[in-house]
Amino acid sequence: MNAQIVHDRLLDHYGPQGWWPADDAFEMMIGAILTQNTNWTNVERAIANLRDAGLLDAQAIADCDEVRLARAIRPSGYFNQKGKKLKTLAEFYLAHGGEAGIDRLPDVRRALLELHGIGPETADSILLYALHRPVFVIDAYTRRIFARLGLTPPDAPYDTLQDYFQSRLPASAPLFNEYHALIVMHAKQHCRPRPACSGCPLQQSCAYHGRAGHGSMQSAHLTA
DNA sequence: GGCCAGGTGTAAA
DNA sequence: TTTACACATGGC
Repeated sequence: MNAQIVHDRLLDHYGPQGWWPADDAFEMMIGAILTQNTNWTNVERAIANLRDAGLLDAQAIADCDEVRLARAIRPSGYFNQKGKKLKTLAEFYLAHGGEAGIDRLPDVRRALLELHGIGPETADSILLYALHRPVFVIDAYTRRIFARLGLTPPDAPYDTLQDYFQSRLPASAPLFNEYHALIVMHAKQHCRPRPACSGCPLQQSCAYHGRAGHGSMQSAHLTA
């Protein structure tokens, strides 16, 4: 099992995911912040509220009262924190004249990481899904799945995991786009922290269930 | 009622 | 440098 084979099996099983679910680059960036440690269905509610309030716009967010902004994004959780983060992002977006201006920065990743509320996953999500850069996004699902497959250490730092993928795959934005989306799709169905695996025929050899070996159940899921 | 969800910033050890 | 904790809603 290797990184390319896992991708191929996921794609074969789930089909193309066509991410990111957003109408434009700015909405994509908004979603990247709102989805931090939060269920995507809650993010969809928050984005719908923003749209209804005319706040799906950088200038509107920059001008918006913090209380009103927080109220709009309430369903996505952490609404006070995320409200501040959205304002920071909107001001950054405006200062550079939109995504085209951001795309021209000499080091976009560093610039994004300097913003309050944007860490490595959010920065890389923006690079990949808004700016179409060949950057591999690491999230909790990626870490969990590949640790259970025995391919990466469970406590590996973000950059180490990112190197694992980027050194083994061609530097292709469309490939990384699909791969990350497929990882999320697969994880939601089969790789929860405590998956309900009653009836799983591979329990005895499943790494998750605490017995010997790596990846038997996970491999089965990938091939199922 | 507890766990979980496509993290990040801050402060203490 | 590592670890703990705050941030918060909604589904199951």
